[in-house]
Amino acid sequence: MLRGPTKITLDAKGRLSIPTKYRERIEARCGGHLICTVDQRSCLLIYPLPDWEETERKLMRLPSLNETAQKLRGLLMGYATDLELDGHSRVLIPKEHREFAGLDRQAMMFGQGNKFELWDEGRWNEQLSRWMDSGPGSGADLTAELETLSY
Amino acid sequence: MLRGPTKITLDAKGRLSIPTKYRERIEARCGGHLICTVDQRSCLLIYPLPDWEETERKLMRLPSLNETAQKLRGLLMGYATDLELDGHSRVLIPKEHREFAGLDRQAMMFGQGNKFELWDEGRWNEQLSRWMDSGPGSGADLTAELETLSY
DNA sequence: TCTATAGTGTCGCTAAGTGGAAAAAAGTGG
DNA sequence: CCACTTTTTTCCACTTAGCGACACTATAGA
Repeated sequence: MLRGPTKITLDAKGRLSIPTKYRERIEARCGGHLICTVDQRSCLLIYPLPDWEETERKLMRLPSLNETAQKLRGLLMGYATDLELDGHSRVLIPKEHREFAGLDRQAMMFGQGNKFELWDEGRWNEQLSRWMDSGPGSGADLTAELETLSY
Repeated sequence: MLRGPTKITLDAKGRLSIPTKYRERIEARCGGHLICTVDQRSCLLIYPLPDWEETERKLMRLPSLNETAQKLRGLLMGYATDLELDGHSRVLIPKEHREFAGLDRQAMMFGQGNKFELWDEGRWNEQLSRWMDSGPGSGADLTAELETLSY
């Protein structure tokens, strides 16, 4: 299980050094072979290869003519790129992906179960302040599940 | 059942020593394996692993496209991080979490049933005075459960 | 071919994290 | 009220991870 946020810095060439706490797990899961792709929220997703293959299969099974399915396939599969860890457990985030996600130097990386999310720090903070400003729940969209949710 | 408030101090490195009264219970429940995450009120939540897994399941079941549900998942699951008690029953609160919650040295820790809440002392006092200044509750947001609550 | 630009490998400094233990504070019982 | 015990907090030494710097390599376009 990949979990937890990390504030992280890309080097001048756009390389990202994988936080130590994840290295062993990644090595075991995919021998350093990762897949990087994009998400509609303007962040990047980084999967260990086997987890990406699983995701890819799911996307392929979605109905061909459905518009949302087309969007998801277009983004996720369209941008999927192989990454290899170098000798110091770094990966070069391709230029296209950095531009897509507005990634410059400062970034936030989140372990999300079977993958990572990678955000430009500025964009993440915007997202965060939108969430924090909007009280405990606008109420407008409250469903029955939310009314009774305890956590 | 985790109960009670504790005024507590983080050390210079951001470590928090778990109050003795909770240690045995934590050891029994999760062998010292805790999960720390954030809450929209700018405090941290600390769960024994099994209790976190339960919470995570609830969050996953919420409707995917609901905005409040997205916010909750983004915060709670995005920031969820594994913590391990060290030999002296201390945990290092990760830097990202300390920044999020504005935690410096003085903090308040509350047992809240299946988890702890951890507040920066200053922020807690603000929260407290807001609650004490406002009346008993306008009632505008009362749900059915609240309508009938007696205590 | 030459040059500019992007990518790669390596090294060392700095800041952050870890473990251990002493000092201080709080609590307990006589 | 004092002495003793337990808990909490501070302090220090050591280790490690993260980041910047820099030189070198490959590639593409002029």
